[in-house]
Amino acid sequence: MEAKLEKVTLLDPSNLENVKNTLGKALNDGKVLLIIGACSADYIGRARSELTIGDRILIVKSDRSVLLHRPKSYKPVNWQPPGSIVNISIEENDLVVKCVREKPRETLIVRFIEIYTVAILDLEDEGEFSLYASEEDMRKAILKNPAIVEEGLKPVSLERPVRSGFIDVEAIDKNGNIVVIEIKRRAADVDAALQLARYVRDLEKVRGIGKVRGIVVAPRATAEFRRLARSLGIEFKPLSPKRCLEILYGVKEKKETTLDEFIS
Amino acid sequence: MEAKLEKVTLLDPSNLENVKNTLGKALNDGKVLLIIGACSADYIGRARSELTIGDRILIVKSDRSVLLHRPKSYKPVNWQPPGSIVNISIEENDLVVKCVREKPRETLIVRFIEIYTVAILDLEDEGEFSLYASEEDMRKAILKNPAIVEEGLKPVSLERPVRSGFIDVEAIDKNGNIVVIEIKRRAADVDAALQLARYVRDLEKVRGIGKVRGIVVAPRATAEFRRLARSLGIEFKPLSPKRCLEILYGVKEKKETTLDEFIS
DNA sequence: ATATGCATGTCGCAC
DNA sequence: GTGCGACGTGCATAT
Repeated sequence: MEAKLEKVTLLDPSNLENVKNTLGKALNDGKVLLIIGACSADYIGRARSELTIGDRILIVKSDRSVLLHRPKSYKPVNWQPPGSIVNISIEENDLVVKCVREKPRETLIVRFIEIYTVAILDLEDEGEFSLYASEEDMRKAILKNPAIVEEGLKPVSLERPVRSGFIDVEAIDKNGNIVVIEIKRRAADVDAALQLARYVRDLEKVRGIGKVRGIVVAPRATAEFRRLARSLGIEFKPLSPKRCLEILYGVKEKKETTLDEFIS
Repeated sequence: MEAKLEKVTLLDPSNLENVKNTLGKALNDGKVLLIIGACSADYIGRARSELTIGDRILIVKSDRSVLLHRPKSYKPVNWQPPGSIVNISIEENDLVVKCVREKPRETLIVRFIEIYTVAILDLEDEGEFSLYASEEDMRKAILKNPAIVEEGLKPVSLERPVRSGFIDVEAIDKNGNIVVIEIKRRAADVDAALQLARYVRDLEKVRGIGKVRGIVVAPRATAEFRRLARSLGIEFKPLSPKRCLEILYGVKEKKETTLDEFIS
């Protein structure tokens, strides 16, 4: 039998019965399965797909998410999200991996007619993942320094960290008007204009007679956005996610920038 | 040196210099690279991310798409879409994989402090992938049999296979009204209502005075959609992608259904 | 090249 | 559980 305590345990692909049994056990132990070989795949669920035979990589993760990868493209050709029920069997001398998800009911069947490599991975990953420059970071930056949107802007309930309803930021401008801000980390498009126009209308209904201003804050705007925004009375204020990071955490690359300037 | 003509070539992780050189060569030869080990990762581009050390799977595909997978979750924790420039180097006894994408400029750096397994995969995949029950299939089914939406409905320019502008299907109802149909393969939601309302308004402007009907065709509708649709004058017609497949290709499971009925 | 909308989108969060 | 919106969304397609 294979050595334990190893991060990677390679199995003998020719002993199919052993492969099936060992993979099944490893799956229950929360290991990650890796199969490289020639397979076909069929999926039935929200849609339906067929994939004829070719060389692929199958990964079954410890949370029972399943990925079938072709040698090209970023996205898996077939997959199953976490939590699916995975069953491994032998049918007509092929290794068959059947992955079933409930709600919605979806089935993915991968049939290996040939296996090149099969491995059990015992991966430990307690690493921390941090992502910066999200829309939430932009919101925080605006709350910290509302003047980047407009001089004299005062956010309502600044102390409340969560968004009010579906509105990213609600504020009062220097003339006392209510302002609704919709933040986009990418170019403002038609959808952003429609979304904000709806919020503005909802808020006008709730607040009564007063006019409510709508501002989309985004790094840039598409031409169609500008057209639609004009007709809907929506305003636009350019602001990039990176600028927001500078506001939140200070200008990190100050030193390097200075160095660059010195060199050039 | 390792055997050629093999689908999977395992390298000796302890010989880092050889790993670096062999991976670099394999990359140029259009092979797929697989590295399993402990690594950290940093990304800078549209956003910024940091990932501290843990066990992961790195796949560099032949189209230079890059996937860094943790032992859990469907999505890669870090990645690069196809076409990025991949560079492999040794820094302070670590294997460093640097992936740069232009437009937008984005950089992903994965640093392996320990390698458990490193392999070069020579995968051949000419398999065909077919997907059914897309929104396009639903459109075809409606054009083939408009009565599933409404009795007496006549699609405009049925012979034209592509959608007209942003409107999925344009038709005339039995009373001569213009009908705009928006198809969704999932539940109709707020966005669908707003989108269609905009199309209807645009079309009314172009066509002149006449009232234009808007119908969302989808397997189901959210409560909020129904509310908004009512206030926007948008209609809803339930239709599932699967029903559309039956209309397009005939009722495939007829025989089994009959069998089920016979048994029960 | 840019913009627009689909996707077996997935994912997380609020209700 | 459902609904809603973000995502480093990716991706094809039309302009």
